[in-house]
Amino acid sequence: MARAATTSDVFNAVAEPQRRRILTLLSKGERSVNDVAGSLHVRQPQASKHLRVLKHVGLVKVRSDGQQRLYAINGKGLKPIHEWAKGFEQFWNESFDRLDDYLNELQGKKKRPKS
Amino acid sequence: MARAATTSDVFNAVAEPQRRRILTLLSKGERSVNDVAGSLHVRQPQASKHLRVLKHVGLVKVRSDGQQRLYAINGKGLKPIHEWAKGFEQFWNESFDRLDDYLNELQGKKKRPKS
DNA sequence: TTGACATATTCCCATACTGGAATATAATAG
DNA sequence: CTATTATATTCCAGTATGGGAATATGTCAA
Repeated sequence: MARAATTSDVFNAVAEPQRRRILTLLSKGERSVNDVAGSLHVRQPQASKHLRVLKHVGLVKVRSDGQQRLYAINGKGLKPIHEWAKGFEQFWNESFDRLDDYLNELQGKKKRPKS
Repeated sequence: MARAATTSDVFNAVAEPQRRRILTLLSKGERSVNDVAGSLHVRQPQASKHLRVLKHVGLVKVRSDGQQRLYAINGKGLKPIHEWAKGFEQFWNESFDRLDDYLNELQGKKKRPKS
């Protein structure tokens, strides 16, 4: 087999740097496709394609305004990623290192009593 | 050009489902390669390969114990992703919807005064 | 050293990705 | 309708990928 499809997965959608740049741009407000392409210095078709992926996974929404299509961020779609990463928060917020605990024990600090 | 390389980017590293499963497993404690392979029902070489990528981007650490190699999570590596997603927090924590503001305005609530 | 076990690496293949270029579709103005 | 502008889609090429299989490397015991 090969690489898993990107199109329907939020994690893969944001794995692509250009798409993260687009999200960052859109977080400042809605933009037309040409605005996006211009601001990020990519061709219009590429902008269109990336926006399509982002739309597909629910990270952006669109509305039509004349012949323009205004894309806006739908940050809610990023919540799953945030939540997922948060599940590992303990690994950077607290010391779960056994050696560290042991040293504290030795010093009689006992910051985190056994029970 | 083609797809961006996965090996040196944390976002791409966690874009792969199997690797997320590995991280989740490791969050319960260190595991040998065979443990990982067994628990997740993947072949040993695949486990080894995924662990290599995770190691490369700093999401896991290894220590040798006899002929085993015990991998442990290094959740700190996920902090960048968490922080990045957090930058979009406003989009799910607050209402930035103009219609919503307008309705509040109509009701005289004025939760978020203009200045 | 030899054997057994644990892990890492290499080679191959089928797949799917991204960007470029060209083109198709959509919407508006005249 | 025609021209123009905005956006979307299609086709292509080069590349990286993940899994399978085979193999190499590493570690320990006897």
